[in-house]
Amino acid sequence: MPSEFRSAFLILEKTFLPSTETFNLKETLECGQVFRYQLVDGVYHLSAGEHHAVFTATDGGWEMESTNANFFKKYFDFDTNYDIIQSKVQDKGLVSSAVDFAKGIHILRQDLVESIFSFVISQNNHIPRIKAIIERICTALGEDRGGYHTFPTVEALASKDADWYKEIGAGYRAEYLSGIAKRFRDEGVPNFDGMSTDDARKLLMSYKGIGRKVADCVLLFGMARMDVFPTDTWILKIFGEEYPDVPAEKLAKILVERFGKYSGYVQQWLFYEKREKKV
DNA sequence: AGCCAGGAAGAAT
DNA sequence: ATTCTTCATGGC
Repeated sequence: MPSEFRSAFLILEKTFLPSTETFNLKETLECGQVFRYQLVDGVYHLSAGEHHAVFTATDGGWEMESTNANFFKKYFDFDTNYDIIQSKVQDKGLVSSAVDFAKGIHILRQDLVESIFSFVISQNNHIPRIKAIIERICTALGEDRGGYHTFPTVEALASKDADWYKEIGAGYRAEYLSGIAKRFRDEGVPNFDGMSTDDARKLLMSYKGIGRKVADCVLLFGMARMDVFPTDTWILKIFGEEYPDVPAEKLAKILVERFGKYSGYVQQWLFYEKREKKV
């Protein structure tokens, strides 16, 4: 269907999202795991993959108007019981204050290719600038659905070369982005289903521009694998006293051994607390 | 002006 | 197998 017709007949579904002890929309969106959202006059606008949603505050929660309510139910991970997870990690050192502070954060189940592009752009970069670069890519290459743009297809992403990505401000990551897009176009996006986390990480890191930390973010946010602990500068600061002079990649392994299948949740809660409190 | 940002590649050791 | 240097860009 041509986009001019689709946008004219765009159907929005209304759903109520209750705010609870273990779900806080603001924290979930603003904790740094996702970049295509905007807060305008108290209203959140979110784009994810080919979908879009608008959140308006109401009594005890948010009214969500979305292009697909079922998609966002899975996207927000409402099928996971966060109470149980939090009670299991509560007593592990360093975690209790973070759980107390950030227990409203859910781990989003994001689109794979979108998460790869997002976190390649995120390397050595500031969050506002990360958001701006992604926004420009979607505006230029995504499908206009009247009010928002979808995340571009692999074909669209691969239609531009490195100088175009440099023009829209990607800096030295431009080569990485065009290279990854073209490899996806030529070889297809790998199917990671049934692959061990270690094998999936190795495959991700075979793409130029994806190192250990970006790979772990993709595994966590793009594949919903919780047995990873993305170790960036903030995580290094948090554990700097406990593990002095341990390099990021080695620390990541230590922390996964420590937090097991809850690593992803714990990482995000610790990360958010550290960035907010900065102490 | 210099430093830093949800790091990674390539070279040097 | 580890450590050092360089890499665009923009806000502070």
